[in-house]
Amino acid sequence: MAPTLPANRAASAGDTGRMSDIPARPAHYDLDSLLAVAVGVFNERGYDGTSMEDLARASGITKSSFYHHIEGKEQLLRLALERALAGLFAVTAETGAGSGRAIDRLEYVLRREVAVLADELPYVALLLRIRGNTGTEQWALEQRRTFDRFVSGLVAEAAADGDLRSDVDPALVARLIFGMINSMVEWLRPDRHRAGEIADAVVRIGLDGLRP
Amino acid sequence: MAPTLPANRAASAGDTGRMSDIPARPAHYDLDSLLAVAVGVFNERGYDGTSMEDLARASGITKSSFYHHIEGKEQLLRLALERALAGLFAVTAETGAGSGRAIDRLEYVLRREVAVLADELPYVALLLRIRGNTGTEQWALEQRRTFDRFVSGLVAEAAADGDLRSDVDPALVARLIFGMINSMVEWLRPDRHRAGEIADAVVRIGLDGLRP
DNA sequence: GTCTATATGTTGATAGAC
DNA sequence: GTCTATCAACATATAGAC
Repeated sequence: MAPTLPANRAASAGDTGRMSDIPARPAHYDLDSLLAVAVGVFNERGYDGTSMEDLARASGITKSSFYHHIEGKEQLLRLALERALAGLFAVTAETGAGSGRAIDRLEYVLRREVAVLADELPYVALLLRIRGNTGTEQWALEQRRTFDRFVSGLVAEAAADGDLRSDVDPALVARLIFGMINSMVEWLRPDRHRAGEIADAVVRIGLDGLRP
Repeated sequence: MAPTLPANRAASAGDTGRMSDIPARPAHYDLDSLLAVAVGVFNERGYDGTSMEDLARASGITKSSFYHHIEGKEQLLRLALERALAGLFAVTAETGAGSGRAIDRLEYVLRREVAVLADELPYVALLLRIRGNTGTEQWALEQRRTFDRFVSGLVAEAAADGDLRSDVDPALVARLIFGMINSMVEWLRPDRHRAGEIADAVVRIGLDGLRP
């Protein structure tokens, strides 16, 4: 599912024999592989701080060749944000609206969101950093707010059930706990951390300490 | 994109005495007031997404006039980041190195950091969003890492004292709890939320749930 | 599909009149 | 201290050869 990341150099004239450490330049490029490269650079330098020249260089081809495969810079952003949002909304779809106690559905959502964040890390990281400068970004921010309302409602429901301590505002709890989860994008390295372990820690910090 | 219109141009040449009319535009500009405006726009659009034209328009003067007061765009970023970091490091200085139990010093740092974040909100928000594109940003990121090591050490110390449950990695706890605090910059409105109340919630979520 | 060359707009920053 | 006018560099994106 996840396209592999080429990440090699242009090597205009003499690409000498370092082919063993550095993955060889792919035989051909498609939108998905270039998207993966672009999202990586977007996360390093920020979307606005990334030029098409940066993306071309990171892909190992020229700007012109890069444009052969894509419509423009904003298309890359849109595809990345759509992918991140698809992951988040898959969680809300799984959870449904009213089966089981809210506190249990909340724990499920917490764990699943940690998993989505780990699985789609660069895409979600990008989503969490946009500021609304373009129409695409404004649309994505509105989608994020919809997701935030969903989880916030879940926390409120669990509080109404008496399954969360009553001396903290549920809306505040929702913001802090999901802020805690979202902050993972700043340091998570999927090759060095296990999502399940982090989800356990999140539940222990966020829920075990809040249960009455 | 954004509608442009200064709308409050003062009389230029013959204006000798009357400076009481228009409140929107200050009688004079200095670096601090322009910095406040700039940081506000930086946080709306991102540093790289903000042009000097944006800053001039938000200040009600032209780009040229704006440049009369500042050295350049990066100076504004540097001043803002210095102010944010001064706030953070004031907390580490207050806390000292070894008076009292680590868990108590940790709680103190949590509460003080929430307060600093609320007091210097736009400056800290900017600090938490930089990506390291310029020398100034790289310096600030290194300072942030120093601060992170300080709080991470405090958590590890409290864990070693047996004052935190032992089934969660202290380094992970530090990242999650301070990620929770840092996420405040995404939604905090100092006129609508009270920092003390938020600090209470952070301690309840983060510590009361972790104490053995 | 890739390249070189270029069109066209925006950027940070400056010159110089008033 | 403010303005208009402008620069050189860099931005996104395209043309057209191979």
